This record gives sequence, C-alpha cells and structure tokens, in this order.
Amino acid sequence: MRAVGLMQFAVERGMSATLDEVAPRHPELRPAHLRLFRYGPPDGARITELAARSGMTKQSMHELVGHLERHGYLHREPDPADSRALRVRLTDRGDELQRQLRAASARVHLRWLDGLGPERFAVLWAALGELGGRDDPPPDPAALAREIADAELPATPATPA
Amino acid sequence: MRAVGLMQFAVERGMSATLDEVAPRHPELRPAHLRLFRYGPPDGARITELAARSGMTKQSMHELVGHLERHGYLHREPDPADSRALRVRLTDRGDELQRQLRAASARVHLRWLDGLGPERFAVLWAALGELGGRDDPPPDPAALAREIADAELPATPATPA
DNA sequence: CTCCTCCGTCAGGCTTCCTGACGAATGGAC
DNA sequence: GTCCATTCGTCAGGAAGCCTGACGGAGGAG
Repeated sequence: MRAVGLMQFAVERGMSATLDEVAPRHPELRPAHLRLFRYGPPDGARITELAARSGMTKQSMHELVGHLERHGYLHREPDPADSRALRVRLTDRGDELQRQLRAASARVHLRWLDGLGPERFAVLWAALGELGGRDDPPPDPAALAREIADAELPATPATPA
Repeated sequence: MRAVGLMQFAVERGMSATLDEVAPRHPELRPAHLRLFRYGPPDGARITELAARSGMTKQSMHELVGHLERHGYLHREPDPADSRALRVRLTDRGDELQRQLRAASARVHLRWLDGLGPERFAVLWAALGELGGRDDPPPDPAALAREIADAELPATPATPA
C-alpha cells in the first residue's frame, strides 16, 4: 500500500459517513450532488458557473440540477441582467439540505480532529493542503459546533426568545 | 473547506498523476481497472475473489476483466482443482502494465515524501492509517526506488551480465 | 445589421456500477 | 449413489454519471 491508496481509504470513509448522515432525511440525494455544494452554496449561481467550478461540463451539471429541481431542492429563475441565463435558487428544502450537509461534514471533521488530537491534525491539514495544491485555513471548531447545532433547528434561523 | 474535502483534492491529484504516467503506454487502461491492482497482484485469482476484495459484484468485475482480456493484458484459464472456476493469468503485457503501475504509484509516493519531509510524512501516514482503519507499515523508500528502476527494463527480470 | 460568443438544452453515447436469472459444477446429507 | 443447496462464471437489462456534438435564443462589438 502506498500513500495514495491509503488516502483513498480515509476519503471513502469520510465520504460515506457524510452521506450516511444525510441519507435518512434526503434519500434522493445522490453522491454526485455533493459536488454542487463542495465549493460554497450554489444559491444564485448559473449552471455554467456551477459546472466550471466543479470541473465538469454544463450538460452534466444540467442533469444534476434537473434532478435536484425535480425533487424540490431548488428551482431555476431567470436572470434579470441576462435573459440567456438562469439562476439556481435553493428552496426551503434545499436550504435545509445544505445545512444538513454542512453539519454532517463538520461532524466528520470534528471526529477526525478529536481522534488525532490537535497537533497531529494540524500536521495532517497542512500536508493535505500542500499535496492538494490548496491553502485553506483550518476551520474553527467552535464555528463547526455552531453549524451542527443550527442544523438541528427545522427552519427559522432566528434564535427563540 | 473541511478535512474530507481537502483530502479529496490530494487524492485526485495523486490518482491522476498515477494514471497520467501509465496512460501513454497503456491508453486502454480505464480508471476503474486500478481497483484490480489495488490489493496485490491479480495473477492467479478468480473473478469472485477479485470482486470480493475490491468490494464490487462479480458481474462488474467480469466486465473489467473482460476488457483487460480483450486488450491482451490477461487471459482466463481453467482451475484444475475446481472446474467451475477460472483463474486470471497476466500475460507478458499485463505483467508489464503491473510493473508500470507500481512504479507510477511509487513515484507519487516518493514525491510526496520528498515534498513533506520524513517527519511530517510519517505523521501523515499514521493519521491516514487511523482514519482509514488500516494498519499498513510505510513502504521502504529504497524498495520503491528499486521498483521504479525495474519498470524501466522492458521484459526480462534477470540482471544483465 | 452582421457576426461571433455565450447561455441553457436536447440527443446520443460510453463507462461503471447494480440486480436478476441462468446452466454447470461442487460437495455435503442421507 | 442420489438429492440438493451452494458457488462458479456469465448473459441480460438498467440506473447513474459523465462525455461530445448540435441547436435556438440572446448579448455585444464593429
């Protein structure tokens, strides 16, 4: 076993853990749809933009968006500034899905952080950034915990009195 | 970006680097075929065994093996001990492909080791093993270098006089 | 107005998996 | 020795996830 193979096992575990947490509430979500949410919220973006940042063709993204639209997660609305373009809008259900996804990935992240300890996790994070050609700062654990708590609430983001 | 997402970028880089190194000489090799070689050499194994250790159905493995057979990388031969079963045998070309694959993954491994340095790489390796639920010892760099050198030779493993 | 570019979409195809069903061979129960 | 459940590889069909090519409609520069 070499480094790439070993890393694949870890990725597979993290991916399926994330999907498994969301699956009971959103069984229509297929693995490929995660790419829609991997680079920030898709709300307000055009199909072409989403395709470009996910590294796929607009035809393929068209199918993914169509599936999510058929299942009530989003709808397409015309762009007032460019009548060729359509903007993706998350419905309430889509927003709920997005929060669930973020919470699930935060849970996995915190589980890994807890399992490795802060020092080793910091080394892992920096190494992955270098190997993956990215320079993201590690997210704040407190912020992740807040996201997890927020996802428990069904709808309104306003704090109860 | 969370840990799983970050790790995916690194995996994608490592995977495509491995495939790109082999592609010029073996353009018929599709990404899915890597799973055949990920758990040791497939030589002598049965379809059902290969499917089980790759975590897929025997029907799916049947297609992958069929593709490699059509392109001359292997053939099926009857198992003398069980006339229901067939054993996969690598041809000379298949053996050459296998050595190329091992060399390519060794090159990526050494590149990562060199980029991170021994200490950080050791932490990365141990962390990935824990997160992936595996306990593989890190391969010896000298052995990897030897594999890379061996893959340069076209056929005979005998050392020239 | 003309032409080139970009938008989303339709059509068709390939790859990579799946489930279901089948004939042939195995091997244990009796 | 004869059943019979199990296992072997395989065929058939289909879903998912990507691709290329082509198109009509709209934008924008000249």
